[in-house]
Amino acid sequence: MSWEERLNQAGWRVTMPRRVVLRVLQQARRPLSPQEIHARGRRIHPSLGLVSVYRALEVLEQAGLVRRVHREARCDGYILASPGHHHVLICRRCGRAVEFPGAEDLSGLIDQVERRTGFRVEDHLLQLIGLCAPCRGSGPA
Amino acid sequence: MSWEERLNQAGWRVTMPRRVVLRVLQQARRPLSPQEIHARGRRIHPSLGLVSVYRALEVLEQAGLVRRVHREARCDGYILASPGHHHVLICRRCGRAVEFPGAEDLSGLIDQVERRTGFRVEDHLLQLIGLCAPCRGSGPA
DNA sequence: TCTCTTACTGAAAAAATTTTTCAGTAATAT
DNA sequence: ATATTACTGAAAAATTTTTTCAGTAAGAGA
Ligand SMILES: [Zn+2]
Ligand SMILES: [Zn+2]
Ligand SMILES: [Zn+2]
Ligand SMILES: [Zn+2]
Repeated sequence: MSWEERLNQAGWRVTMPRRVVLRVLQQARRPLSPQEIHARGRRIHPSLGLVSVYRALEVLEQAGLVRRVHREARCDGYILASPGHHHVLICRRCGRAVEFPGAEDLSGLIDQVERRTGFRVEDHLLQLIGLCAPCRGSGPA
Repeated sequence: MSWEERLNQAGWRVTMPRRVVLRVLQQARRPLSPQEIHARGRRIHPSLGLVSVYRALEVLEQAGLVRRVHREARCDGYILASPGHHHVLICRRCGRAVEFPGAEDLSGLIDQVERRTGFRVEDHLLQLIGLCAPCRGSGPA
């Protein structure tokens, strides 16, 4: 099922700002802020408004098509999301973000935490930070 | 070693805003935003400025005394940090945040990711979201 | 293909957050 | 005590995010 169909099925329309935001993120090599998406989006479609970028990101995130990236400094970065639950691995040098699956790998840890704290764990946020292969190769970090 | 000594040793001074911010977070039952910390801090020390809250949080976070909490909505929450690496478990109903250790539990997953992606993982961010025991008990979520 | 309905749009204004500037203050060392 | 300078609050500036609103266009149905 295409993303257009997924949006429609969820009751949302396929509109220009949503198309443009997705296309910008497809072409991006690192997480982009709403402002950055807006700037790049205008090169594709000059009438694109910043407000629509915010609104598009909100919808696309709910639809699971876009994923927010949390970082030490700013937490306003977005990347394209693969379907289903994924984690994110970010290069601290070039900013490249890679998704990886692995919800199951946390089940042992989650069981342990549930037993010790009495919480019932429902969701989680996991991000790994490091150096990608190219960045590891090129000179001292 | 007290937190005052830790600050001094790192070259920072022990000042009123830093004291107040820590005290507010000690008394808090959930992560607080800079604005909330400022409001509560003023009840302790009315001359406390908002700018100093921002600056205090920055220093205290660097010193490892305070921890930032990332959430779906806003990522501007802070809690008191236990010494060393911890993860955070947050109740989606009452907002209560609990720290828990467990860096080692991720080593298997991290090894796997490193092998598959070529990244060298240096750090990570892990937060669990769920329901605490009291909130699980009291009525339908 | 031509309506109709209304989700959606961009721009402007408003609100909220965060950073910068600066003259004065107070924490630490001597 | 005195000196040094990291640090302070307030105001201003910059930036980000939300709200409002009149108009537009996506998708459904004829
Ligand atoms: Zn890299
Ligand atoms: Zn965040
Ligand atoms: Zn709770
Ligand atoms: Zn950890």
